Amino acid sequence: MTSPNAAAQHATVRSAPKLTIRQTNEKLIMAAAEEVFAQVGFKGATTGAIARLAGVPKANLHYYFSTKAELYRRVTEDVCEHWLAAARAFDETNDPKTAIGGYIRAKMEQARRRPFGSRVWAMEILRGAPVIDGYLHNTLKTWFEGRKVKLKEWIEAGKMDPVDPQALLFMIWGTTQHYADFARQISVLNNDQSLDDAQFAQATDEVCRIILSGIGLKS
Amino acid sequence: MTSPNAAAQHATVRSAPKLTIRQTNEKLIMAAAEEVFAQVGFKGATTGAIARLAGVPKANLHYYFSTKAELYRRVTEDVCEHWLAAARAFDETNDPKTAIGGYIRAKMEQARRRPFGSRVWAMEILRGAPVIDGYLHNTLKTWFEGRKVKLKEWIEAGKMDPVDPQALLFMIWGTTQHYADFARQISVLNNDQSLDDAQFAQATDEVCRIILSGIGLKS
DNA sequence: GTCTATAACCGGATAGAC
DNA sequence: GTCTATCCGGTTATAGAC
Repeated sequence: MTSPNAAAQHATVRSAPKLTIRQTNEKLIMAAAEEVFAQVGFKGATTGAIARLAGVPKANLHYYFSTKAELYRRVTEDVCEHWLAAARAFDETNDPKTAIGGYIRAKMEQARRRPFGSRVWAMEILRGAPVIDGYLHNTLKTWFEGRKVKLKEWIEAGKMDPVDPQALLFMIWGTTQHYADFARQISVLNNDQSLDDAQFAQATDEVCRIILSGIGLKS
Repeated sequence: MTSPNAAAQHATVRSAPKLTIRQTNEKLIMAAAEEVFAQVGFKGATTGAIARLAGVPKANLHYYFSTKAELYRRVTEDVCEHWLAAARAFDETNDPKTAIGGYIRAKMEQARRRPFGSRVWAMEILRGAPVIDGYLHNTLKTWFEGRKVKLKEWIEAGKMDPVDPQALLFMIWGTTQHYADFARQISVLNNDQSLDDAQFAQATDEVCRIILSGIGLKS
């Protein structure tokens, strides 16, 4: 796969201190792509629209990302990475109330701060996840099984009610992501105004309270 | 626009007892459209693919539905109607546990039986709901406000915990629809098998149990 | 590394015979 | 009411000058 001295071939890479033009432009294009993909889907997005929003010529986009599909793949994978990072709050304690509550809050925070990413993810799953299929089978599945084990241990130790760990995790995902994915519907039902910070904080508290109380972890 | 005796011209229409060719073909095309739209989105769907799945020539589809957008609108509105019908279980009692539990079960049943419809709806909201905007503002908003009032009454009567009605409804929507919209992800995490009837029934029970218990309506 | 011009292709919609 | 053949507009991707 690699030559014996592959590492030596690119010794200069290690010392590159600031962002290259390439890195800057790729970030710019990916941010624009995340927004456009979220708004009109994969097929609905045109490379022209993404390039315009990013402020670069269309041919320039194709210089950095050979095809629209590859750009989409890069965006989706980047969303996945941040998703997992938010999930780590789950592991930092052995107290289920702190762990689950912290996880819910982290997911709500993510829904608030990166709604476009959540929507790209949702659309990808809705389509049957053709692009991130491998990721689902590997990274996500592993994480999921690990969490299920942990929840079962807490249940067996009597620290929380005996609920189906799977149903609990799906409820957390469905509820938290709903605030990003269905934001338009929520805004219409909120008198045509997006939830403000106070309303979102209250929603977060309520979600925590209902779920924690629902699994026997009353405040 | 019409001649004075336009009605007399088609006196036979009134007496047509069984489904006309038109009605039959429209049903066929709409069912195919629901599936294709759910799988590849509005822009990704081609009238050719819809026609092929429906078993009619493409030009025939355009004979019944002048444009792809109109076909999409018809499909989405039809989904909405069934959505509301499922919601009526909410109103048939004054006992919150029966009402909310029944509503959750009806929503889960809908997610199970008509996943494509749920996904078309989800995609439409994800895109910002350009087509069903009016429906959201009128029908859904009215229903939503009515339910909020009812929940508040139950809370004031001490029949359930004082939770934010909005957060509760969003949790029910997000959780139940997750089983239709994220079915692919769920199936991957379930060892590449869709939930079978028993698993789905158990999930329904768990969702009911956690939510009802979370708002002070323990079994 | 940037950008204009263009090639190659595809999908929605229709014309018009049956 | 059905269907084949076709037009037209729009999109991806690239060629090639700067």
